[in-house]
Amino acid sequence: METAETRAEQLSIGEVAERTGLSVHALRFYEREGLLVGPVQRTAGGRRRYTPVDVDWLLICVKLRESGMPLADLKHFAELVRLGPGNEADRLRLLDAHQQRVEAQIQALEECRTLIAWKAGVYAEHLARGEAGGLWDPTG
Amino acid sequence: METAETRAEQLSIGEVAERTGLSVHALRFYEREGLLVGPVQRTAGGRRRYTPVDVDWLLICVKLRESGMPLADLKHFAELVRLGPGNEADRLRLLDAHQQRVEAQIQALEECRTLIAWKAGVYAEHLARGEAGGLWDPTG
DNA sequence: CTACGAGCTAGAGCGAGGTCTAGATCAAGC
DNA sequence: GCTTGATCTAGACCTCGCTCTAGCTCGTAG
Repeated sequence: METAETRAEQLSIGEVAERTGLSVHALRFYEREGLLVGPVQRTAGGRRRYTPVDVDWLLICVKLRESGMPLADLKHFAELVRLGPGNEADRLRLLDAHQQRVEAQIQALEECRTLIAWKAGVYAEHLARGEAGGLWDPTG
Repeated sequence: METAETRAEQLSIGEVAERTGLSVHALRFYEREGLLVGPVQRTAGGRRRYTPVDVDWLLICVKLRESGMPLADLKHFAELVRLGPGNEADRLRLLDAHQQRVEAQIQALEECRTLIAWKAGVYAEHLARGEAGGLWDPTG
């Protein structure tokens, strides 16, 4: 069997799906939406052939999505990269803005964690005391 | 003007919206969906009157939502509380499960932050060097 | 040659989580 | 009484981010 690697490291959509965790549907969707930096190459028969660079970009996309970047921003970022050198300041602004949102999100999650830990503690203590507390306060 | 406080601390839907950050639409939606512990009291004229306990519950809901708990889980939690004492172990399980998701999420976000910081650093350095680097790598 | 799985396109569909509208009612101030 | 603004209900509608379908083509193994 001829592996992907023997063809100069170009991957099929299915292989890319495996490596990125995105579905093949999602990969086609991302491409349609203009989230990729360049158009994906095709075989003579019309099948997509992804380069390692495409895959790296997709892996970055996945990380940015995981951290809550909307597709619209990702698209904007892709457009900037597509335009080539000269707009690095814009790209940096975009990333900085996102980084701040990520940090705010981490903060918020840590607060939630505290609240949850506290509530879980209330229940755990209640259970340890043998359910006799009559804990009937919706907020308790 | 008769304030909310003069009426035994009961609040109108608008006041609750202000205090919780939820819209009045969302408040009615949450109620319809069974996310509240009890039915909200009404005035003679049919307007909702929220007690401080209702508000506290909603504030918890907001925190849990912020940390990514789906409405379905929130509903489940509300049902458990509605059933009264005796199922504290179930409530604890639900909270523990969520806490683990929150911690995984914090982990993931911190990884994203690292990636973003690294990429932002690449751009910043590039800019500092005066844009002469020819930084034309989609992943750079 | 045939079969069969992977890929193709265009476009419909879906689940989550609200948001908004229409048309009526309530309540406070003048 | 009249006006004005907040609320009421039921239900339609919306955005986001995919996901799935139909009907066809490609390409590799047997």
